[in-house]
Amino acid sequence: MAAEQRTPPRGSGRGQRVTIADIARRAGVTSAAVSLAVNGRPGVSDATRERILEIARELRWEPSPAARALAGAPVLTVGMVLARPAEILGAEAFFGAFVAGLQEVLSREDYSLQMKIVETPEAEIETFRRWFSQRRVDGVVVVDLRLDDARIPALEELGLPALVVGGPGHHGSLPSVYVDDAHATRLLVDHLAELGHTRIARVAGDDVFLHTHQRDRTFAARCEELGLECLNQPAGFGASGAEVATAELLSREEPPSALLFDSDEMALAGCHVLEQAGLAVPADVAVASYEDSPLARGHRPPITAIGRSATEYGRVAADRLLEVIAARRERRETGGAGEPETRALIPELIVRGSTAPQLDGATGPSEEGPERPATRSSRTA
Amino acid sequence: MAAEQRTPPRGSGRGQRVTIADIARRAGVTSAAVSLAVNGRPGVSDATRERILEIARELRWEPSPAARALAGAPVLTVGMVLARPAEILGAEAFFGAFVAGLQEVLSREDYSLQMKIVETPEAEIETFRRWFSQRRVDGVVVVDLRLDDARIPALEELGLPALVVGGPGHHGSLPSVYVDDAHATRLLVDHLAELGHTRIARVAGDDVFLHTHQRDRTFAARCEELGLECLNQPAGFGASGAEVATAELLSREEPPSALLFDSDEMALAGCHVLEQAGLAVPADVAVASYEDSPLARGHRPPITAIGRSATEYGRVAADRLLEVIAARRERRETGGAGEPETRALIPELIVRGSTAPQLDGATGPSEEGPERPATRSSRTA
DNA sequence: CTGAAAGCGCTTACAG
DNA sequence: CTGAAAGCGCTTACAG
Repeated sequence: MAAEQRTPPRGSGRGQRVTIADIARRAGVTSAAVSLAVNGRPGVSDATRERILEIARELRWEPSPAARALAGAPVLTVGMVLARPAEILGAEAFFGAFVAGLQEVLSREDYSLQMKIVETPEAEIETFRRWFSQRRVDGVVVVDLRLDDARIPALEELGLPALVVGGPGHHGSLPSVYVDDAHATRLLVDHLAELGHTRIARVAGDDVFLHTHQRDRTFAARCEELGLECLNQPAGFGASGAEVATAELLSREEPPSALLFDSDEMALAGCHVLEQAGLAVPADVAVASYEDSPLARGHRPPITAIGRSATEYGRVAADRLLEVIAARRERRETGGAGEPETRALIPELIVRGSTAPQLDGATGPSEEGPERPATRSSRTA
Repeated sequence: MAAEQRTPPRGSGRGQRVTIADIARRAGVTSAAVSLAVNGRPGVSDATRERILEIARELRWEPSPAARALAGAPVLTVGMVLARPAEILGAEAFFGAFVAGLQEVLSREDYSLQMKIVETPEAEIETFRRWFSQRRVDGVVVVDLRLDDARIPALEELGLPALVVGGPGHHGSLPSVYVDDAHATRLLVDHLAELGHTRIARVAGDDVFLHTHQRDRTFAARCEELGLECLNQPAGFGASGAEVATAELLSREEPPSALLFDSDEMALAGCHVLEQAGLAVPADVAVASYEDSPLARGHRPPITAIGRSATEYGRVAADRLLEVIAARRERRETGGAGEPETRALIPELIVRGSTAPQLDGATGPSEEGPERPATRSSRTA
């Protein structure tokens, strides 16, 4: 490959890298002056600064992240460790959307995201320790918050800037961003109660996670407040667990008339069980999900769900983490004490066909729209 | 936070970092000897090496990536730039699964993945240039390959190790990994032909992408070989385009009896149009998709699709890129010329209910299984 | 096989 | 406001 039209400027560094020394030489100043100028710090006159910046542009100088990091500057990288198999992450709509949102904000601020997949929560903590002592990241985002999560005290002790995704009340002194699951639970239960359901079951996900516990608790509390009969059915992880749990609920003497699923994947699995049992949604059983995604929207009937853009969630998390990192840097200079801050995202309910009001008789639905298409498709075969 | 049980070893570096100088002092050797020892290079006796490694472990030494990078060693990072909005990436099942696969392999080899979201393909090339001149990455993975993709010559000129996801025949001198779309097309067309369909339409995705073109071409060629009538309907991007295209196909004088969609998202959108038109799948129209995902599996009837684990795709891509990076390093020493290598992933067809053989009459399907449940659910309301 | 030294490209005190 | 210097933690020739 011969270099064609534009020959890149050659510097004095290894591999013809352009360095601040090259700029300094051209500008007739020291490299320290260049450093101050390009970093927007006081210490050089405006005229000198302008001249230096001009030359830097001309030479197409790019700072060396390695040199900066070695000299103590931020490494412009945040880390995220995931203690789940790649296969499962890949199957989850949440993961991709969340990462995309994180990336969007981080990229804009010239930060990059470093991810690592490990086997166990312990390995996750070990990774934090290594990243910290290697100075590989300026901060980390903690996901999949658990009850009594060992990562929280570990991070507090390390002093590595961190943002916890999840909460509230279980993130120690670390700042957190979370979706208000108690609120979401009330929205769902109230909606089903308004439709006249009095026996509601919740098919609950993996209870090592904090949000599952919070849903469990609020579900029971809200049902009691409204005088509803509530069944909390733990279903472990994923679709197969949801199938078993749904089947179990249906075999009860008095099966519930509404099912609440912890994820859209679980909701769909549950719907299939209902279908095979000859039960129609929503005519026989109403179905709703804590998670919205194309899966929930694409199902027939489309599934009522808690809307929460995972992409937006990722954006907010990134924003907050960058704030924390910036604050840390300030504090190092001013010596002020930081305080844990928390931000709650308010979920909203998206009502769809799977919880449509039960119209009796065969008169058909009164309002026919794209959000609530007929569940009975006429056959012209 | 007082440090409790185990006090971390303090070194001489800034912030009490343990450095190779500390190890050298303890071992009574120079730091150069330590460097050789910990990197497994010849130059120190076995006995000395053992002693050095022992002390390194004891002191819990961690190498500084910044220092290593600055001294010319690999930075252990690979990059990926995406020229698509976060919102769209998030909605795509492929993205998350692919990244998870990449991560799995990279994490294992102690590499990290750096991602960046940009607006345009030009900005993508600019990012490559910057990463290269900053020595921020050891290599990059190129996705969303286009026809006459400007990134290919740019990367060739830069000399940055790269792996192209997509192909074949359009990745210049760069190595590539791709799914054989021609093969996939033949699998789909042949399957539909065997079922007796003679008029097949393909609802095609965004044709800026190379794989769309390859499918277009093979689709036409295979249909001609089999004497089928084929309709190639460009649908632009995403669900709404697919809806319009499907509606258009149905309004033809002789509408097709089978529809082939470029993605599962499009297939579902198409199914909804069929449903609203009162057409049953597969009884009236058969449907198949080039992409498999929970969306395709969860639909009723489940959709026949090309199976290709995006996670596995990511793993293979990461493996290949690491090979390319390693080869580059070797070559720099030996001076041998590298040659572009290509790896094709063979797709397979997963037959599901959406293309079930058309049984005439109301006798119902003969084999009733979870993969092909009744489309008519009996109502017990 | 080992030791002493230079250098990677930057930042940050510390004198003038 | 500016200049000269030390230092970040490592690797890599280059002498012994």
